[in-house]
Amino acid sequence: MSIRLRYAPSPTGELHLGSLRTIIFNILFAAQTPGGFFLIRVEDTDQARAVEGSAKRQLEALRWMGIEPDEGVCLDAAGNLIEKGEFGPYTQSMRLDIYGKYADQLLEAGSAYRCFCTSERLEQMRAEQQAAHLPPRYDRRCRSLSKEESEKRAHNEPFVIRMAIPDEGTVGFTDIIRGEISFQCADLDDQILMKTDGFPTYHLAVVVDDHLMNITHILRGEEWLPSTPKHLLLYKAFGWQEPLYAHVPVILGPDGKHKLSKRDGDVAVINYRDKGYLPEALFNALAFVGWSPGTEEEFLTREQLTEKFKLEKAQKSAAVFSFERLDYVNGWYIRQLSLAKVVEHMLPWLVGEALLEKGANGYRFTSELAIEGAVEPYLETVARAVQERLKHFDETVEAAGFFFRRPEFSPESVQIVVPKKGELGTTVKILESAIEFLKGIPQWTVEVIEERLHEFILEGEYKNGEVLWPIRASLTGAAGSPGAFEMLAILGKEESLARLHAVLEITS
RNA sequence: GGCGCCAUCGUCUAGUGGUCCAGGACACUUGGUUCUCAUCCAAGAGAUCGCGGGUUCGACUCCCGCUGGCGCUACCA
Repeated sequence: MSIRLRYAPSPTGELHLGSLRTIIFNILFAAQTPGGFFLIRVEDTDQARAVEGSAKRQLEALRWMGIEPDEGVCLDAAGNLIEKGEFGPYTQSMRLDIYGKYADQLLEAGSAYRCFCTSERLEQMRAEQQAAHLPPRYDRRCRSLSKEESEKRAHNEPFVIRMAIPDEGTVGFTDIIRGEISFQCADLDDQILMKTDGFPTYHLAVVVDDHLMNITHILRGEEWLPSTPKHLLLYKAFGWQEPLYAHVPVILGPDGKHKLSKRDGDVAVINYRDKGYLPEALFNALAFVGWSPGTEEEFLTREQLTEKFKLEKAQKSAAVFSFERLDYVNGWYIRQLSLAKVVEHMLPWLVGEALLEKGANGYRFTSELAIEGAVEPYLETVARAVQERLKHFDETVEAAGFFFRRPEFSPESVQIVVPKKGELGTTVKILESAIEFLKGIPQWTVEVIEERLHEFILEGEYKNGEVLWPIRASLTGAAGSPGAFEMLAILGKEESLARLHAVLEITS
């Protein structure tokens, strides 16, 4: 039988980085077996916390990551939420009758019982237990109700259905990542299975659905470890074959003290798309949190990852997520991109900042620039110049804005054209003669410009920085940018000279 | 408090009894390339393998205890 894995999001928010990591482990593992399936089931049994559109947005984030479930709740080509597969519905709120049926079966077999205790009593009981330093657990008052009384009260009193946990015994299992784990039944609470509103709790629904959907491996977050014995007991009560479990460690925030959360930075996957990260970079960075191929390879394709992934080699301990390493990895992936791709990624930022606009015949500049030729080839040239400087694409305007808009100088900000050890007066003089010299350069290519400017520097007995820094800074208005020769060549003779003149004007 | 899980450089990790006075990567420092930033290259600093006991000729690796951290402890998932 082929292996079947699932991710079961509750539609209460955006897809979290930690969940994505769990999903990545799931799909890498599923893809290792021919015919391995990965499905998505929406666990919307908590009506109060449900957030409209959440499931769809989580699927959209996954689609951006290049992850499409084989079955279950997914997106069609047009981006609409649909379900596919023969074990549906894959949305728990549409399976209420199923849970009711199985809860009754448990009731019948004595593995569960009705509980009529009010939440007020429960709360009070917990408060007393805590005050007495006892573990807060249901006191099983309703467990001893006779069948007749239970039936009778069920007609006119609200009730929940609780699991009847055995008084003694041990529940153990072998976790693929952690090995042998066991719990004492005596430590387990009589978990609520069905709520008063007729909805199941996670514990009932997850077991019923995983069984009905033929799930073979449950690969989920470590926070589920303590409820696994309850699930195992349910499988036993139903007489079902239990699945294999693997609990992956949580991802911690930078202080290593708590689960990665909003106050640590962006935790919603979709934020990374919006900040100009590459999905392959996020995928890689996350695959390496809590797992390593055991070699010194750093960047693996999804195919290589699938081939090399070993669930047993996953780390047992929680890991701090490194935003710094993500940036490093993303920068590396940006450097591997073709120029056309770099342009494609930069475009939205350029247009968003109104440096470019889309016209009938392609893109055009929004400000007056003396740049000849079509914009498209110019964009590729720009991409080549800034590609290695970008860590993520939301830096586009900062790194490349000056290719689309002349720098604006005030009498104060123009100081940037003065090199570290220089002064404004001499810098202006050098710029003046450099401009005259540049005017005489016959062929405006990087090679020729570089060759001739070196001659100029030699003749004037200047240092490179005395000439090149002022030129570069005049052209860009920025402390960091591509080199002077490159900037001159890309901007062209006319635009370059215009920018240099502008600096002279403001300094005179 | 109870139960469970975990424990190698600041961080992510390699390491499954000797080849480890612990290897790689990020971050950091320095140098090279260089007009700047970035890239790239080179070097460096950084871990008495949480602590204490065992087992063994020999332990980062196995066992026990301790400590610490995290997770769970809802009619949430």
